[in-house]
Amino acid sequence: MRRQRSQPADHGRASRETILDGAFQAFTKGGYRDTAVDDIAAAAEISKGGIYFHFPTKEAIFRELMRTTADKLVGKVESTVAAESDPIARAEVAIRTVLEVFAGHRTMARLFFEAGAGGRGFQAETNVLHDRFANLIQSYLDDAVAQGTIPAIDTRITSVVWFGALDEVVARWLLADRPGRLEDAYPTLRALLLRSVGVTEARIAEVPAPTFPAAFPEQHR
Amino acid sequence: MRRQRSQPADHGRASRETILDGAFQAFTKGGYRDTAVDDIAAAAEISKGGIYFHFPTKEAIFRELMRTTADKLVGKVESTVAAESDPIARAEVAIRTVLEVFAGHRTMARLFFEAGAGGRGFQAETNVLHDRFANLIQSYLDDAVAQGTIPAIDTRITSVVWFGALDEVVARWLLADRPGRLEDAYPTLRALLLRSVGVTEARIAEVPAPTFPAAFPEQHR
Amino acid sequence: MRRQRSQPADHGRASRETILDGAFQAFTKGGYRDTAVDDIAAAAEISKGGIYFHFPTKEAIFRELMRTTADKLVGKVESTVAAESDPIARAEVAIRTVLEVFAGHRTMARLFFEAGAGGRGFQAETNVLHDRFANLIQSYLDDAVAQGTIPAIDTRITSVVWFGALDEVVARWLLADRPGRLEDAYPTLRALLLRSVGVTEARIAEVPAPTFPAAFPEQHR
Amino acid sequence: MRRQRSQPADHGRASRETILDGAFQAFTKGGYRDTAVDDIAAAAEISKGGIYFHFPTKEAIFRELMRTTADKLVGKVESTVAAESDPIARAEVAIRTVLEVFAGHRTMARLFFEAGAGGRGFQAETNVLHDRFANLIQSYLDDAVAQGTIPAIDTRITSVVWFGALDEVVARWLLADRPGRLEDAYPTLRALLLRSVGVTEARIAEVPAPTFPAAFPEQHR
DNA sequence: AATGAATGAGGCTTCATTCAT
DNA sequence: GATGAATGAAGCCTCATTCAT
Repeated sequence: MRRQRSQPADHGRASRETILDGAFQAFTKGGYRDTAVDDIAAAAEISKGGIYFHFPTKEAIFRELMRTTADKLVGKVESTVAAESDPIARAEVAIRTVLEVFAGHRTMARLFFEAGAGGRGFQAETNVLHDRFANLIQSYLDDAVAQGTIPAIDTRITSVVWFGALDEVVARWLLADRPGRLEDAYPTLRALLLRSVGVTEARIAEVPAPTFPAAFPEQHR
Repeated sequence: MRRQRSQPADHGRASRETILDGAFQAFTKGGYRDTAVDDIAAAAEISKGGIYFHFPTKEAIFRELMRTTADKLVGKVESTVAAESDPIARAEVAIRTVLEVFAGHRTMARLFFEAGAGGRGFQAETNVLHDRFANLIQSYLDDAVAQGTIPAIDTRITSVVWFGALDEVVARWLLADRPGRLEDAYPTLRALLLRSVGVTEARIAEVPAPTFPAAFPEQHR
Repeated sequence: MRRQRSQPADHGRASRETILDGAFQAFTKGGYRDTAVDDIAAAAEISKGGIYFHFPTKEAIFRELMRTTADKLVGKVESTVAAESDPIARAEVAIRTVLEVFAGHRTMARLFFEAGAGGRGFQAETNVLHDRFANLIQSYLDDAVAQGTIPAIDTRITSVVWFGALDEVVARWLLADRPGRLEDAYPTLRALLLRSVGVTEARIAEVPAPTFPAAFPEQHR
Repeated sequence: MRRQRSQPADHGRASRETILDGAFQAFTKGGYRDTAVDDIAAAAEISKGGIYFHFPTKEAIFRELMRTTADKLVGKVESTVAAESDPIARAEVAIRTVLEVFAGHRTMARLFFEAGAGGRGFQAETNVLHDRFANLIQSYLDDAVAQGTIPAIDTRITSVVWFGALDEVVARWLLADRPGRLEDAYPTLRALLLRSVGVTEARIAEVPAPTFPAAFPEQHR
């Protein structure tokens, strides 16, 4: 239904995606600087020249990857969150969703949290990425404050703190020798974060339905 | 007083230090991969050949830098903390010290939080670094739990969360267009973290003597 | 009137011309090596593949361009010259025509005098080009010698000298920051060249009707 | 006497010269764009990397070559000319010297007259080069006018014309299938040019001592 | 100890040409 | 006839490392 048009038009789209997939795999191990365009070409099973037909620069590939990946994740969080009405519940769900997604997509997480830090030119990009998540969190916290669910606090700093906490937990998990299940960290993390903004212990005790999906495919897209 | 006799022996030491200082400055802007040995040589005002007399490899310089820098920072935190006896107070002081030190040494912070993440081979190193701080925090939290000051929690995850929070706050500050004073974030950060582990609001309200030092030298060493 | 029937046949011709026009524009700025087939395609508003349907090679396009452009210019000179009967007058008119045409077609001149010199394989082509003009000049000079208008001289070398003089004057004008009117150089140039072959000062003083056309279209073809 | 300093200092100088020599040979056949840095490296018997220790860019090599080559030629002309006092004689000697030098150094001539025309970025450089010679010629002509040896003429245009004539004669000679002796063209060329500025036939008839050196080494430097 | 020159592998990018559609 | 995607051979440049002095 979405791909009705002629084949040629999709050809291009297909190649772009193929390249992005290959780039994703390649960047995922090794970061930006340590990944050669040759690696991407090999992973995408296309010639090096073919890549440059679709992208002007190695950097452009990376940036696009960052952007679309972020889009997907933010989209996922937002759609999941839409099911909840209570602001705190929303924040909880957002945290859980990020954890879920990352638990399934180790590689995506690696790209997110490591690749961006390397090169000089990506700090801005990384910043935007982090901002998007922090902003999401902040909006939920603001709602919570507005509803009186939690006391008035500096939601800007708080959102940064929450995101940093999430980030580090995921990063540690990624670097662990034999990583356990990331979801196991959720209850503790949830309690810590909720408590940090003054959610009552009673509320914290109400653990919502722990519906973690069973498995996640390891692929991109 | 320490460098009186033994010129020859100290010569070597002096050069090593000179190189490390230069390397610090160089790595600080640009990260590992984007910093050439030539950059280090220029910053250290030594020839490239000279560098290779003292270090076998660019990587070796970086690793040593990570290690010694971490030593200095951990040492500073530990000595500051030694003045406090209450575990929570210790944790507070540790947080504040890290913030203080980083507030003065933007560049050191950048090296810490960004440079390390780039290359494939440094994840372990970065990990160790993060670990040392997290362990420090964990030990204070464990003491607090043992003393009954805070409820029993998973101090491992908590220390990771705290460190992540700190990390992100500093990182954001580093990337801000016109960064304000990092110390201004301290009260909010402190309250969030203490609250997250169940410290009573009464205790949180007792803000300790806000003795931030006036200025920090921008140099390494 | 010339393109009435035979659409299919002319189609091909039209495309070839379109491509040549684009190639002309493209080669004109940048020379041979610095002009990519993509540039030609863009200028001709045709696809790269389309170009390769009509020409086997980038080089073939260039050669054809050189040839046809030279044809046009030589044709113009010859037809203008046909109006004069006196050999010296013919030479004068030839000089003036070249100057005129080049004054209007800066770009054509650039292609002529610069693009050709670049690649190894085009020296012969350039040579032919220069030869045609030099031969033209030589034929007029030979006539003048035969008629006794000027003393017997080495007309081969002289034609080369004249052509070189013309070439350089145009080249300088092309490269000038704010070029004046090329026609302004004509009287001096004329006097120098005529004098060089021994035309009498009296004859030189008879300046012919200075009928420079007002404007030149900037297009090719 | 000029190279007294230590060996190391000369090492650098020696390499630079070696590279320039190699570059000269390489550029000489093929022009700028068609000469690869690898070709230069091969000709100079040095590694490609070695070249980049001494020059930042292929372009920089070319520009330096143009400049130093021009320096040498201008210097030669000026020192030869110094022996003459009569302005016309000076101009004659200048022309002859250029012809002499080029006759011996075909390759130098090729570099001069062909290589420069190719790339987009060298027009300015070529211009400067031509300017230097034209200026030289102009200064002699100006002196001649001042002394009343020749009538008042536009010496600017005249110098351009002279240079263009020289240029083209040399260029033709370079492109000829079986080039004769360039010096053979001198008498005709001389007569044409002198006549063009109104030098009397009597003066032209006084051919100065035709002391062409016997042979020229084919090497650069 | 230290220097500066040299090396060579490898990286990013360009581009003439081919080809399936 | 024409298109756009793909190829692969170069090309320019970087840079960690080595080495003679």
